[in-house]
Amino acid sequence: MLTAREQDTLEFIQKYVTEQGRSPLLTEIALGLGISSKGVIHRYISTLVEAGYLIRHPKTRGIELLEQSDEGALPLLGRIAAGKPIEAIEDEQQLNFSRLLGGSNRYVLQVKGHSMIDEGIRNGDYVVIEYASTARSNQIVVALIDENDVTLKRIQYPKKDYIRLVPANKAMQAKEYSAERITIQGILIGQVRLYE
Amino acid sequence: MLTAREQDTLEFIQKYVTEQGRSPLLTEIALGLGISSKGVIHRYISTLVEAGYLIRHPKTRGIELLEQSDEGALPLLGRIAAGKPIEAIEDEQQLNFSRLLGGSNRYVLQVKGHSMIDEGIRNGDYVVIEYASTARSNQIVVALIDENDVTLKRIQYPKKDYIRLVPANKAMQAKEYSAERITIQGILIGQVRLYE
DNA sequence: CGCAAAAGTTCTCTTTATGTTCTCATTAAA
DNA sequence: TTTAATGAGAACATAAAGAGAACTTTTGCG
Repeated sequence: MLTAREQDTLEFIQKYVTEQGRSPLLTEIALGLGISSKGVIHRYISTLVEAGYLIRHPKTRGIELLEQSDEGALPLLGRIAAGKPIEAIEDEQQLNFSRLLGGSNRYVLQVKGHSMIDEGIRNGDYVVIEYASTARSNQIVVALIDENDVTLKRIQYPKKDYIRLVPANKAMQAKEYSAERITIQGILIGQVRLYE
Repeated sequence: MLTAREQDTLEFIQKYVTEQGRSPLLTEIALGLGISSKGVIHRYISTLVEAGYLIRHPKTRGIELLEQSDEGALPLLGRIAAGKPIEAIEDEQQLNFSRLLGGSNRYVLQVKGHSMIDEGIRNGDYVVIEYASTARSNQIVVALIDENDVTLKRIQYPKKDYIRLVPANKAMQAKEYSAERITIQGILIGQVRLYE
């Protein structure tokens, strides 16, 4: 979020560019805001660059205004590899995770424990689940066992009327149940982890 | 459950943000509720943060509203455990991943390769990166090596002017570089995987 | 080109506004 | 009587805003 003066600076630049067709000098911005120090303006512009409103080119009048992208959408810049350069993506795409993960028949659970660790699902992660009462073999499902315990596991159908629930953790065992003991409550759609 | 004045505080903030487009000062809230002490408002806000209605940033006007039923938001139903029932969550929260992961100074990369596999980051996953040029030890960063290769690794500072980049894969080795060979391009904020 | 002026960058320092952390007092309800 | 909710306000910490000097890079001109 911008401070009052950062906002003022951005608005001044936008107005100036619209009217003059080129970006203002630091001292012009300073004059426009009633500030005597161009160092102060430089600091505000640095913040605006950090926040993605501007790009700075190392030239006189080198400020470039950036279009503000869709609310919540993020630019997909490329693919990152171990030890290889980012592969540029042709048309810059926008990813909106709410659109990708959202939906009226979906909900979120937070994962507790380490039973899906080999699937890259860790303690504290969020998983997006779509309501469903059936699942194909090898899908990851939220399963209710004996109307009592709820668990996130990969599902398999080893033989008629039996269900096997497979954890993704080498230290844990798959278990089999007669089909009537298991109720499928949803299918795994996505997984999200927040760092920090 | 919120007390009367906590409710008043939340409603004041919601109204203010809708009308002004930014969050109020503590003293503005106090004035609006007819309270003379900003310390009191601070206490109410702490409660609202605890209850999941707000996030506080350590800044002036640093209150951020967490919308309760936004477009794209998903209900957070509970925590799922291996073999345990879902723990009910007190006040049902809504999670909006765009809000959590979005931000104008962020971008998305798609991961290629298996160098972060032990971190639960897999081939094909999306990672959300925040632009940054410095990082604390043990943060996961996008690093540019010799102006040439880009990689996602955990960063460490083993000794002055040296940087160690640690992959999260037991089959791979950490490498050390003199600090001037490495440019940090961003810090890992989140990770998203889509199934199917 | 080579130079000087103009513009941009990097600092440190200062002041004020705002947020945070306390302790204490009052009131109403259990 | 005890406890929770509410409020006042002091003391302190941090953020925001600005001034200005010193330095580097661009730019324009002979």
